Amino acid sequence: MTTVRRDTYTPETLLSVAVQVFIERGYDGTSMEHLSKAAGISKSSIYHHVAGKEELLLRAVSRALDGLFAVLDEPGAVRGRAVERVEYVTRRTVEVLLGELPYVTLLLRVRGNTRTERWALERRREFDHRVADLLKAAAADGDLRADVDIRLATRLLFGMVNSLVEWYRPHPGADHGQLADAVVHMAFDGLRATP
Amino acid sequence: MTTVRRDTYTPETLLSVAVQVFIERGYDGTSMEHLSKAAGISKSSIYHHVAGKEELLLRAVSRALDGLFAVLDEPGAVRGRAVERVEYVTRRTVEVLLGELPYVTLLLRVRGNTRTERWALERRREFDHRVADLLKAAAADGDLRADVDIRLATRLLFGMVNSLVEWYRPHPGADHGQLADAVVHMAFDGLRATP
DNA sequence: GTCTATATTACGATAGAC
DNA sequence: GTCTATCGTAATATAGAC
Repeated sequence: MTTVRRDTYTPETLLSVAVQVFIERGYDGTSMEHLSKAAGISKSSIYHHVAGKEELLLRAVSRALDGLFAVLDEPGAVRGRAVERVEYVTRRTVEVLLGELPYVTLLLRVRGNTRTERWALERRREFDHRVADLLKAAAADGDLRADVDIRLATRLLFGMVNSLVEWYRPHPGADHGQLADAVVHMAFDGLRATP
Repeated sequence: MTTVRRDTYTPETLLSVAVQVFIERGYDGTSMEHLSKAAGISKSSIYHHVAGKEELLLRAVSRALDGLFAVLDEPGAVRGRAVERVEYVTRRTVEVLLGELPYVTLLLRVRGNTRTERWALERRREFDHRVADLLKAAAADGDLRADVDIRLATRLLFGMVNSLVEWYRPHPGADHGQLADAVVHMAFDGLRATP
């Protein structure tokens, strides 16, 4: 079987510590000194596990992107009526965002100063385009309001979804599915009472 | 009248340059060297106009907050049916956000590393609470869907509004009111076609 | 108001012992 | 795998000339 749990860091366990600090202080606002304090080991020990700060960022945003892109290949995203696929992708995106909260949070805050950051931005744009295509198909089916601009709708929809990282804090027994439903309901049916 | 336009920097004109760089590189990712290159003057000349990097940030977020809070005191925000006041505040918030785009962008990216940043976060929370109170009143009037959680709705609504800073780029002759209408329409009536 | 030059501190990363 | 010590660089900020 596997060896017993070791009391030392791996790149993965170190990553979970680093990501927390990155989120609290911002990536650029975090020094290796900050990371070493948070991990309880020296700066040079960190370099034993990873090549540097940027590798930690790369691992974090990759994990987030993998989770998001995987949604687009799920059966609910590739079969059925377009509007239902959009709703499915929206709901699942919320669930991935909440399930991988720290990693997606970091992804959404990337600005583009390094090669890693620019790569992450590029992949995010790719994801957005694929969702925009889904919305376009739903509009062509006549299932979205005729007066909405699809590019704008996509941006507002994912602006709303992504804003979850700004305030959501996980708590035991939290029902991500319920929150995802609320988001989808607001996006597709709006806030207004319909008497 | 006033004196002729001087070919030198004031704190205000320097601010407009600095804010652009802050947005592109992030506040922590921007050095005084970056600012001096962008402004076309030396680092030490910048210190002649402002006390340092943080004063520039303070001026920027103050300007954004002043604009946003002013909306809450406009007649449309204090008179009439609550749901209409919420729609008014939403629409006007979008307009202020677009009109003061770089300053609001910076405000929304503040993380809390310095005293200035923590103050900005606190004032943002205050703004959010005042809007949440408006939504609460609209719900009490029965003008919002009965099944929505007000705190959640406020967060999603302003998550959607605030996400505009992530992609909107001003262009000549742009109609902010039209974009504001689209945002309000999506938030209150949703994306779905109603046959 | 702007400059060059520099003080001082903090940062990312490495060397080498244990 | 972790440490202390340190290198080289880049950061904020100041001094003082023009």
